[in-house]
Amino acid sequence: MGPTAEPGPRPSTIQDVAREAGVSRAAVSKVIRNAYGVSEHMRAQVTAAIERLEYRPRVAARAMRGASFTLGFEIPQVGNDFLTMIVDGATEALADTPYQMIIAPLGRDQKGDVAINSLADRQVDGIVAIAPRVDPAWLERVAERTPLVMIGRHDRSDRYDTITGDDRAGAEQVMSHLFDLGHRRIVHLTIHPSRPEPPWAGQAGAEPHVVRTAVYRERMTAAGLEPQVIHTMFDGSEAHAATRALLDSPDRPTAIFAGNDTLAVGVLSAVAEAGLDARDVSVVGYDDVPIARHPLVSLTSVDQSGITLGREAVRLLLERLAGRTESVRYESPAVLRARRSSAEPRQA
Amino acid sequence: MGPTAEPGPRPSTIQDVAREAGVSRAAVSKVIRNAYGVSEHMRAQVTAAIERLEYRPRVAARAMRGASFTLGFEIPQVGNDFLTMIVDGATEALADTPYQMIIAPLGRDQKGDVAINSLADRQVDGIVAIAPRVDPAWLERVAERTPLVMIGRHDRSDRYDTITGDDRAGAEQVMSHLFDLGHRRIVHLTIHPSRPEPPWAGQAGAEPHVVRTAVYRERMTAAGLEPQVIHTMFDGSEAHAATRALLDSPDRPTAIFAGNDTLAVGVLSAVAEAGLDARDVSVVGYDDVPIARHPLVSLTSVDQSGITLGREAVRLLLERLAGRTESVRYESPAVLRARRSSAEPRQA
DNA sequence: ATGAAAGCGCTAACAT
DNA sequence: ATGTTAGCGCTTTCAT
Repeated sequence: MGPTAEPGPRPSTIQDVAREAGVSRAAVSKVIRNAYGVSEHMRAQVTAAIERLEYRPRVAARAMRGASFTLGFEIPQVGNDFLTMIVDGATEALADTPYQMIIAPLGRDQKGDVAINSLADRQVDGIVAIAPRVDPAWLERVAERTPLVMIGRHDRSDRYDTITGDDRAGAEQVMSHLFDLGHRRIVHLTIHPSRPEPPWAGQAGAEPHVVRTAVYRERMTAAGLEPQVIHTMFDGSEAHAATRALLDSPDRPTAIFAGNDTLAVGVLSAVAEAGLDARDVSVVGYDDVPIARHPLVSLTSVDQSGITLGREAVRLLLERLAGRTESVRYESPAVLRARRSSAEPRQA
Repeated sequence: MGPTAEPGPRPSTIQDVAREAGVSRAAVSKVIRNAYGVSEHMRAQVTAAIERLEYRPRVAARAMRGASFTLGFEIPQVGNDFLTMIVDGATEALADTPYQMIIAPLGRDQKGDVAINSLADRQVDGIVAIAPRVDPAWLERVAERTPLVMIGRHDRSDRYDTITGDDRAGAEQVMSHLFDLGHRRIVHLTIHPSRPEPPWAGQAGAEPHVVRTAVYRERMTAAGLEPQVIHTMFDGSEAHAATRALLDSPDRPTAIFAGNDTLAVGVLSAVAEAGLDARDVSVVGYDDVPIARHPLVSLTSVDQSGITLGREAVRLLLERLAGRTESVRYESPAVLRARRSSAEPRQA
């Protein structure tokens, strides 16, 4: 114990407000919740008392009986630009509602379910989560108690809503684009799949990266070409290293299709450092994050409208909060944005 | 009301666990808090019951009596790479503690105090906030009730801890760097100051951007040059537009010192689009965000170690939680990272 | 339209 | 070492 700092006046409670306004606690509660059955006069009294006492309801106490007016977002990485777009869309959609957003990022070595649990423990009124590898059965259990919207899952549930981009169409466009430019030696670079392969994988639902990889394989095989897939961590530095190795290989690819823009930016840095350009090695990413548009980067990518994804997630959650119980599935279209990072190969 | 989905089994409470283990609620409480006075045998019983019932303590209920084991972070924008670095550092520092992090981003048109309040309402055990323009007197009131660490404030308080980079030294290095290269027509581009000027401004404390701007003015004036300061919004697109205008002006600057990297990246895009390079217009940013290191961007910037800032913030907060009451001030050194975006001007 | 009273799940005294 | 008890601040029946 350090020296006892005088604790300052205890923050006022609903009881204090009731006393100050000369009414009951229940009355104050009704006023702050805009509930039915308060006279104009009482509302004015109470509102004035609230101002005077600078009263703020404790969320914890509210959550124990009613709602917390909080929506929780679980996101795997704070620094990922694509996730940022989603959060921005959500923020916008939340602007004129009484709900506050809190974000639970994953801690080091943490999996998505930990952060989702932590939001549920906090009794948020609803959860939006991006957790492609969490067991759907487990998610359904969560969704029994807390309205849940999952982003980036191709499975379908009766309990929670799902939102995805059209990963199949997006990857198809990437492959067509590269083939049309004349590329044949195309390598696909993506993040490590879960190990061990979860038992529910390979069902109807597959994570976005897996879908993109599958399309890559299909298209390569259909064109009579040998697919080559390289797995890295998600942070781009491994993508950089893997690309260096590829560039030194005897049979250097003329194009690299990266599973997302974070990886693609890492790939581009290795290409640039080697003094090569798009005519030597074309690079295509996925997500169309803001930096892809930058003239110095100019990365060809697939736009699946992260902003819309976030906005829709909130909309669906608010619908559930308003009483909807049937589950909904929303798919955002994918559009290729061709830029200077992809070009016809110098040597066929 | 939609159709009533059967609500699933009510999640178990501490009471259920106590019954299952054949002990009292207090005993369970002690076990989950690792408190003093539990026998090995009881611990085993209780732990087993917890597993069996999949019991998870409700944070709201805990917060009403004891601690919520939650640390709240208020950050002005989710998409800002510098803030991301801070959060990453904090995540790392939190990894082996029982504390969970939640982030309260600002809603649209929201000010920092709203999000800080929302964290306080949630009864987090401590708050880290980045809110350069919030009234220090107000912050002290918050700090009376909730341990508080402010990042990016040059003021000093007896109530809360402050963490900053050495903005004066950083800006000095930028100006020296540009002068050494031979630049004379240097424009400073930064974010809009608060309007109206808050009454507490101009005291010992000033926000980082204001300090950087002040140093710019001092150095320009000392060199017998006319300072030119342009204000924009924080998101880079206005920086882009402002730069275009500058490039078209009869008296085009040979260097632009941007108040942070987000702005600098916007400036760079305008420079690149105009077909110009560092010999025409040099660009320097501040914060040394990851993209600055990218070979295609290669932005000269000032590294104030965002990771360290975040790590220190958590360390200071944990210290306060452990009983410290005297306030602490931490300053991170600033180091210029010269890259290809700055060079000797083609024409003196 | 308003108020009284019960209780949400937990922790912290205080017993024993 | 363990159990009993009294609330924390709020919302929600249920009276009036």
